[in-house]
Amino acid sequence: MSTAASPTETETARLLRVLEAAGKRNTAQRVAICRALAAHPGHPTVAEVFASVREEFPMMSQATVYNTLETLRELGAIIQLDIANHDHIHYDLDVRPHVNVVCRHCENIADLHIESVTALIEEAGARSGFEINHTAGLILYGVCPECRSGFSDLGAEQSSGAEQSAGGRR
Amino acid sequence: MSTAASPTETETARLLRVLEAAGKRNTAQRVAICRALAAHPGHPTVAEVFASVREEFPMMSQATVYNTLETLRELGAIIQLDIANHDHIHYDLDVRPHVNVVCRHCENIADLHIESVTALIEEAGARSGFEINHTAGLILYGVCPECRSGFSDLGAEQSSGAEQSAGGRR
DNA sequence: ATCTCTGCAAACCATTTGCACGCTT
DNA sequence: AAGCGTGCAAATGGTTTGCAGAGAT
Repeated sequence: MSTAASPTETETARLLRVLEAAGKRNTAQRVAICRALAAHPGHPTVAEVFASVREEFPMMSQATVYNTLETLRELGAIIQLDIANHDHIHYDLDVRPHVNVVCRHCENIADLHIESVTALIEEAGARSGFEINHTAGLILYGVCPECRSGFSDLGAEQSSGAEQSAGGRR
Repeated sequence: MSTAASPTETETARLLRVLEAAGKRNTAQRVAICRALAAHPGHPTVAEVFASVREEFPMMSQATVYNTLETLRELGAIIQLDIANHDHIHYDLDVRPHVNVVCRHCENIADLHIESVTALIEEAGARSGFEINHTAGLILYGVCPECRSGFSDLGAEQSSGAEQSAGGRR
C-alpha cells in the first residue's frame, strides 16, 4: 500500500482534506466522524454515524455530529438527503450529480448515475437564474423491485394496506 | 361562465373529482381544504392551508388537514415537497413531472418545466427497476437571483455570514 | 347498523440551541 | 490572550396518534 489506498481510507482523507482546506481544525472527533461516514456503505443517517462514533468516543455528543455533518455539507463534501416521511436525515458521500431513488415501502435508497442529470441541473440553473449547488440529493420516489414482487397486490401506491414497512413518523 | 371556469374553480373541482373517484366522501372540510389549496398561488404549507380553512371552519383540527393532504398525495392529486431545512412540508398542485428549485436564502420555490424531466424519470425507473410514482417533487437547491444580487459578497454558499434569512429550524 | 371522517389534545422525537469549559493557534 | 470546537442537557415545534362522537351510506 503505497500509491493506492482502500476506498474507505481515500474517502476519509478526502473529507478531512476539505475541512482542512476550509481552515477548519481537524479534531479527533471530526476525524472519527469522517471515518464513520466513509465506513458506511450506503446512506448513513445522523443516528448511524453517531452510534459508530460513540464506540470510539463514548463522550461524543450529538451536537458535534450534527455540527460536523452540516459543515461537511456546506463545504460540498457530502450531500444531504432529506427524504419525505423518513425520520432521519441521510447523507451521501457521492457528491457527483446523480439521482437517488427511494422505495416508499422498505425505505431502501438506490443511487443512479444518469448522464442527463448534469444537463438537467445546468438547464435548471440557466432557466431559473438560480445558482444551483448540488449539496442535496435529487430524489425520486417509488416502489423497489423486491417490494413490488413481495406485495404482489399493491402495484402502485393507492393501496389501503400496509404503507411503509420499516420507518415511520417524521 | 358556462364552459370555462376560473383556474381556481377548475383546480378545486379536479381535487374533489379525485377524491370522489377514490370513493372518499367529499365532506365540507375536504371541500374547504381543496379550495384553500387551489386558492394558494405558490406552494402552500400545511400551516397555510390550515390558516385559510380556519377562517371558514374555526373548529377544523390540524389532524383533518394533515389527513386530507396525505390522502390527496396518495391519490396523486398533489405533490409533496419535502424541502431540506424547511420547517414545514409544502405541497404543489402541479402534478406534471417538473423540477422545483429552492433558494437556500429566502426559501423561495420556483417551478421549472423542463422537457427532459419525464425522460429522466423513465430512465430512472428502467435502470433501477423501481416503479416511480411522481408524488413528491424533484427538488434542486441553490441561490435565487434576488439573493445573489442582494448579498453581493456571498456567491456560493460556504460564506460565513447570514445563512438562511427567513426560515430555519427543521 | 356500520363505517368513515372529524375534533381534540396529548405524545413523539429528531433536531436545535445556549452556555461554559478546554484546547488549539 | 483569543477563538474555535465540544459536551451537556433542556427546549423546540412540526407532525403523529388514539379515541370518542358525529355524520354518511
